[in-house]
Amino acid sequence: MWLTVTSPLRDPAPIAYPGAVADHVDRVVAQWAAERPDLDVSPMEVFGRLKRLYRLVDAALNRTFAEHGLDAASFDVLATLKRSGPPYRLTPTGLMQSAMVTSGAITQRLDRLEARGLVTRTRSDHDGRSREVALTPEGHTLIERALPDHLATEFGLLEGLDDARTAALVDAMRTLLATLGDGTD
Amino acid sequence: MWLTVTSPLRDPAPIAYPGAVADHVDRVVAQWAAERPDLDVSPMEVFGRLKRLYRLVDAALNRTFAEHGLDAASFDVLATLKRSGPPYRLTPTGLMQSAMVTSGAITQRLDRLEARGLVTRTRSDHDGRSREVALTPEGHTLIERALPDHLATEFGLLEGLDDARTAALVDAMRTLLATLGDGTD
DNA sequence: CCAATGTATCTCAGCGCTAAGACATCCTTC
DNA sequence: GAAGGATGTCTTAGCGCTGAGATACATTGG
Repeated sequence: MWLTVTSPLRDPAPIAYPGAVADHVDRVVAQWAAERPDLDVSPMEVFGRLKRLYRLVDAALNRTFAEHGLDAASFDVLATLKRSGPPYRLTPTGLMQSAMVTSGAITQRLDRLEARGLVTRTRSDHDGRSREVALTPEGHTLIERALPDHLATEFGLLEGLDDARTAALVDAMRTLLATLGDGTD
Repeated sequence: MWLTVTSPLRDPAPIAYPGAVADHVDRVVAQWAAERPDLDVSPMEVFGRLKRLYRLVDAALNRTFAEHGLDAASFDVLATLKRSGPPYRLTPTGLMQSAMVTSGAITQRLDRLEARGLVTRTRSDHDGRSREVALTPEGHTLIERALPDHLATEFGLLEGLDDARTAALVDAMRTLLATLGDGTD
């Protein structure tokens, strides 16, 4: 198994992507082809780029967050509360599921945000186990200020991608996420 | 700026992606549309999915690494040395650039791998500042064993993505990486 | 009504990473 | 052949997250 060198990921024609320059992942794949020609490493075309893209994007977004005294984790919590709409309240469990992190991570994020006066934590009236996390006016102001800058950064990152490729990227990621069970369980 | 609601990321037709079910990011975008209809949050269609995809993939790959007593960081170093071909030697700087982590992270990764006898670190003959990191026979054996399983996991993750979407995904990520300067500096 | 199980949150040790800087070595320029 | 700067690696404090487990409260079934 996995012994074929042909792959859906690479056009068999000599010029797979007209005008495309060799990138880091191309070199990785070429190295594997030399060292282990019996293995089909074509999935690395996807996952190698996914990893590098994630790291580059993450770094760029964090620079914008830092301008507002935030990091990705704090921004994520404030934005999640904000987009939930009035009364801007969610439980730690809700925040945890949205952020894809453990409960312990949420507890610590909320500790930091609470210490800065950006959120409050109160007992739930209906469930003694649960808490209600709410945006304070300061938290509300901060996320309102940071959000446009964040979006501007994101638009900037997409500048080099034409509309067709952007739509195709979204379509492929949506499909992949669906097959991996995201959003259905 | 960024006040338009139209966007290349969403088909203006009622059904943007025929047959597609609403995923987490769809719900996020819908929430923003309700809370801040004046903002165009369409880049989140890309970056929200990129983040979730990265996390899901990362978790899946780590499960395979763990079966071989590895984690992503250790596998990365061993695989980078392996694919570099004979004599399976690289400098910490080379490993650092490939992995996109800081020099301190590489030092610590090598500390761990060296303690397990999977790599050796020797002084460079040509540059007293530099070290040469080499795979030991044990390291070589381990990466040879883990690599096929790793590729099988990656193939499995791509199972739900047809060839056209896979090629489009690779093409878009390659373009985006190029515009972000990956592989050229 | 109570025991057993499930759920929501918090605690904490340990992990890998970053950022800043130390240190040794190399290179360039005069 | 020094001086000054550049480069390669290592050190360390601090950070956010995970995984395991503790605690408190809720729910279910007999």
